[in-house]
Amino acid sequence: MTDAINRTSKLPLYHQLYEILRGAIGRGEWKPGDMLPSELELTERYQVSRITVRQVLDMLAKEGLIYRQRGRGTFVAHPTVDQVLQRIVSFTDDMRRRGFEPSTRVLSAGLLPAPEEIGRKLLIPAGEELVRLQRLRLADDEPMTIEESYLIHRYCPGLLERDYRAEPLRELLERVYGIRWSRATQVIRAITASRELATLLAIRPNAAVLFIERVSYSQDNVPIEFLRLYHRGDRYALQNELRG
Amino acid sequence: MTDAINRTSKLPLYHQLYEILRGAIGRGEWKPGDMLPSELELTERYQVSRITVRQVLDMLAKEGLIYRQRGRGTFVAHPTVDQVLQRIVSFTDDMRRRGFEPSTRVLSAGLLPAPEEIGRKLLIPAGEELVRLQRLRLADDEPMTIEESYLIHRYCPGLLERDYRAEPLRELLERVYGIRWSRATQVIRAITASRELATLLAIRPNAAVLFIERVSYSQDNVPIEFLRLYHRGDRYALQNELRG
DNA sequence: TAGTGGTCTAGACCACAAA
DNA sequence: TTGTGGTCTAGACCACTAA
Repeated sequence: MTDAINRTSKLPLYHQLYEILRGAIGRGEWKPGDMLPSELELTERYQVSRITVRQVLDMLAKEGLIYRQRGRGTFVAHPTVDQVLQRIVSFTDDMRRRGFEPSTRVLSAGLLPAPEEIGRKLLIPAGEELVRLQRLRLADDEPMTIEESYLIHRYCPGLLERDYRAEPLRELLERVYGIRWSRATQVIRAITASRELATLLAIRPNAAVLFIERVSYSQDNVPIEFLRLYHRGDRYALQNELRG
Repeated sequence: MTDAINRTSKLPLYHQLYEILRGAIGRGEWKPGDMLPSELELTERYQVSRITVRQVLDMLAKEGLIYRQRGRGTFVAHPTVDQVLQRIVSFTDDMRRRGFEPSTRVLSAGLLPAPEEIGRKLLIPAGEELVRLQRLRLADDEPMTIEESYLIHRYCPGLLERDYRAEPLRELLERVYGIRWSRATQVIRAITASRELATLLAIRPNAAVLFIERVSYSQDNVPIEFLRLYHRGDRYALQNELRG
């Protein structure tokens, strides 16, 4: 909260204030349930009009990060299971919200030339070097998900020499390579487990698997990661709310 | 567009204007790609301030119903496949967007007392009378989805005597019983097809099925319908975009 | 009663697109 | 040059919550 608004910047005021508040919530400086400063306080602290403050709070509320109560104040929202279909959420956070204790085993890690199909999705020529990281994700020590991550090596050279087992991949990418995910597109399907996948997930061959393929984009809107998620059909479900 | 804003109503102006514009788009009075009146025109036509007009247009834009281009104008958005995870979309619209020609066969229709499980989801006692409608949905004359709908009979008495084959169920519910869906909650899973389901969908037993259970709420926020959707895993996928 | 968010206004200047 | 949406301001009154 030491950030201030830069009046000479070309960035709109509301955008700067959004980043300030968003960052403070993201870093946990305000925790779920905490009350944010009132609109009046924010106008004074950042020297912007109330309309501009409200524009930012409305954005955050629409995204589900805060909620507002007339006569009471504005509060940091408790994360919900819904959010996994709206935001990029780590496996760890997702499992904690579902009431599981997450853990991870690295199955394989290495470099490989991009197959045609993945090259197309990441907008790179086939053959360009990728980092491939295959992990088994457990919930309460039982297999839940296989996660296959393909990263363009050019953007994170030497990743495999880092301690990607100890630190969440997402934090490592941000800290060392300055990569933050701004958005992602994904496709969700139902498939049946191959013999190999079944063994890893400790399910019967041909059991149902919720399969997600995702392309994640950096803050510069460059596609950097292609991800395959194989969720156990008997343990994992997605939830969301629809408007009429 | 003959609607006008009622200054004596307790409803906020922006809410009334939202309903007017939303309705006109929903009824197809403006079609995808059409330009909406400019902000200035809307302020004049409805005698509200520009900020109020913008509040409404921003809401519609956030929901993906319109898009805005500085210097050009505001336009009705083309529906996307994404929307099926955000809005309540009919099978017919969904298939057309995916480039298929939809059709329907009614498999069964009748009344039954609510099983315990469905009663819980619809907040009614077990045993209350439900309408059950089971339909096979086809895309380009090939099975795509089995749709099992359970409606509380009390809210749509005599539904089965109506011509629910000719008219979309949604329109019939609105026209005859005044029921509009305001929102819904759903759970998405991967399952394998039972022998019976496999026969209906023309797939192998144990093939993967994308299974969705949904509770839909009327404009009065009353749960009225419980829906089970069994989508063929080899033909149907969901797509969406995530924020970082 | 004091403090909070909800709604609404008039008016200004800017950036961008198209003619 | 004209018309569009984008950003921002000060100020007003209302509705709700909690003390």
